[in-house]
Amino acid sequence: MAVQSEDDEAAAINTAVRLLAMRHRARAASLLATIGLNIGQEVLLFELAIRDGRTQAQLATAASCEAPTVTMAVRKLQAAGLISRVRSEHDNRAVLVSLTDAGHELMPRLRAIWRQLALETAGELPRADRKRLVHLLQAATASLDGPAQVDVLASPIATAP
Amino acid sequence: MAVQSEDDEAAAINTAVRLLAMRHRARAASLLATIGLNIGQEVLLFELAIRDGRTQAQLATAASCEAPTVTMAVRKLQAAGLISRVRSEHDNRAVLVSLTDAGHELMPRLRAIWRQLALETAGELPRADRKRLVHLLQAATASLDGPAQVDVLASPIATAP
DNA sequence: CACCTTACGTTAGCCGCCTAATGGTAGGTG
DNA sequence: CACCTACCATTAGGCGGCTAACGTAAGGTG
Repeated sequence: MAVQSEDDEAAAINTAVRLLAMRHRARAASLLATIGLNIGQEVLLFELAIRDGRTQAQLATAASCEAPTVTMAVRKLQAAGLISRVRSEHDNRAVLVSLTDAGHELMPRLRAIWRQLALETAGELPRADRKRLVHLLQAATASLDGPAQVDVLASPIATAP
Repeated sequence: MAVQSEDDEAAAINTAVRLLAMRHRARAASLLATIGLNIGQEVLLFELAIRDGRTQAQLATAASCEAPTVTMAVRKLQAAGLISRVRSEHDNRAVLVSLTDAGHELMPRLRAIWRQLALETAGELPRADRKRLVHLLQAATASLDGPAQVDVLASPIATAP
C-alpha cells in the first residue's frame, strides 16, 4: 500500500489538472477583460446566444454552476447593458433572461476570444490530439461526476483498471 | 474566419477544461475537508514533504501561485499546527517553513486522498490513456504559458458575420 | 560610504464560486 | 378549500486566488 509510483501518478494527474485549470482560467480572464467582461459571464452569454429567454435556474443548470452565482453574474451583465431580465408571465417566481442588442453585438468578439483561447490552449497539438484531449477531459469530468464512486480510502487500496 | 465549426471546437475545448477544473477542485475540496484541510494547502504540504525549510517565495514558485496566497495558506497551516515558521539566519527578510511532527504524520492520509482523487479522475481510463491525459494536460499548460503567443485579437476586429 | 535596485513578506481590496438560510410563488394532495 | 411540498431567486457569509501598494532587508555600484 501507498506504493510510491502510485503517489507519483496521482500527483502527476492532480497537479496537471490544477495547473491547466489555473492557466486556462487566468488567460480567459485576461482575454475577456479586453471586451469588458469578467470571467464566468461568458458562459451565460454563450448559453443565451444558443437560446434566449431562459430562466436563471435553467442557466445555472446549463452553466454547471449554482443559483447565487447566476444571480450575481446576471446582475452585472444587466448593469453592463448586455442582457435584459423580465418576469415570466406564467411563473411569477421566474425571471427570463435575454440578450440585448448590445449583447448580440458583442458575441462575435466574444467568439473570437474563445477561439483565441482554444488556440493558445491546444493550437500546437495535431488535430487528432486535440480531439483526444477533449475526449479525455470529458471522460475525466464524467468519472468525477459518477455517483458510483467507491471510496477506497477506508480499505488498503485495490486499484486495477 | 469565424467558421462555425471553429467556434464549436473552441467551445468544446474551453468548456471541457472549465468543467473538469470545477469538478476536480470541488472533489478535492470535499476530500481534503475530511482531514481538516482547505484546498490550496495540500500543495504546500506536498512541497514541504519533498524538501523542508524552504522560504515562502520558493513555495510560491513551486506551487505556481502568488506570494499573498502563500502568506494566507501558511498562516492557516501554522494555526493548524502542521507547519512551523522560522526567520532565516542568513536573510532577515525570509521565513523558512517546515513540517511539524503533526504535519509529517498527516502526510500518509493526505497522500491517500490524493490517490483517491486521481483514481476518481482517471481511474476508469486504461493506463495508456491516463498517461496520454497527463501528457496532453501538460502540453496545453505549456502552450498557454508560451510567451511566443501571437495575439490575433490585437487588430481592430471588424466583425460583420 | 551612500544610493539604488532587487527581493521577501504582508496588508488591503477585489472577484468568482460555493453553502446555508430566507421570502415568495406554484402546484399537487388530503 | 387548506396545506404542504417543491421550486425560483436572493441575501449573507466564507474561502481561495489575484493585483497593487507598502515596509523592510539585502546587495551591487557610483
